[in-house]
Amino acid sequence: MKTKKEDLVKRLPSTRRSLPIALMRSREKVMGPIRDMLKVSGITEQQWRVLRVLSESGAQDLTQISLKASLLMPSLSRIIKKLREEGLIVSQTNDEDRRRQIVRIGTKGQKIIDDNLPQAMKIAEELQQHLGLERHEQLLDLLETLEK
Amino acid sequence: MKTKKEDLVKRLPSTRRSLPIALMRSREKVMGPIRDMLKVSGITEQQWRVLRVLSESGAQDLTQISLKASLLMPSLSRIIKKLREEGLIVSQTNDEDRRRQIVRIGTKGQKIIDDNLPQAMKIAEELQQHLGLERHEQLLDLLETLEK
DNA sequence: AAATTTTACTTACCATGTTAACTAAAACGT
DNA sequence: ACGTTTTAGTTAACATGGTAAGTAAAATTT
Repeated sequence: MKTKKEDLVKRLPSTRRSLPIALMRSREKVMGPIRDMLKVSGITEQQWRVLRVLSESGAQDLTQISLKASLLMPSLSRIIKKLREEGLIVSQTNDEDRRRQIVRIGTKGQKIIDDNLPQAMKIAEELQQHLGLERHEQLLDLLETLEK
Repeated sequence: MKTKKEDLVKRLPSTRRSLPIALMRSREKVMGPIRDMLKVSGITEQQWRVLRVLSESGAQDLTQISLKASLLMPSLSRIIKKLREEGLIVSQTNDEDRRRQIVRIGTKGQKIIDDNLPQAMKIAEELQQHLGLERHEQLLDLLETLEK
């Protein structure tokens, strides 16, 4: 069997076996149903993440939110402004440290969480079942390894 | 052992075990070095993907590029315009079908590929080694499963 | 062949991603 | 205390993500 020249040339993995691209495609696939759900409430995926963090972990400052919701400060800053304008959250400056802005979820914001949580859980469960519990865990572990 | 009320409440997975968020974080981690590399050439990650597709698969229309580079048509349309303005690609309308625009990489664009390919391969290899070959393959397989 | 539908983009609009520069307040160093 | 550095957040500028509407050419229908 002859060895073709191409077989000796080092090359980047094809897009189908490229990890960065695979991660991107998977994420789009996974986010589709969630975006469809949120469209009804008129909020974006990122706004949903912020509301979830506030609902689960209570009032906190922007730095904490940005860590938990994986949003860069400039994006978060805009999102918080928008959510405040829409009356979904309330914020006040901290007295001990007047640089800090403490944000908490409002009634209207909590309603969006309550309205969508059941369906969000259903979507998460279906995703898990699609992969199978074992592979789902395995995938999360591998992704976690990647973080370090 | 008492069962706390919280243990009975169904809840979404914490962000650390949420697949959508994990995918997003992993992707950011993985793309960091690549973006650093491209910053020197003054092109974005998406522009790099377009140039790579053109370099590897030759002249083709926007629809084909959008599939291979995983870019939505509106984004791609803008990117192509920019790359053309910068002289990195050349395009011409197809004579058989005048809706189609056939794009090919230019000398200047190819030079960017040539200049960065070695380092891109090195980054890809390091990523692979970081996970270990076996887990790397496993991860790609799991992500592929997710696509369907 | 004329009307309709589909295809291949393009444009518009709004939100976020990303880097850099900027502001104000707090913490530090001497 | 005073100047310097760090921290928390904001603003700006440019590019992309994503949905919707628009345009022109090709394919289909009738």
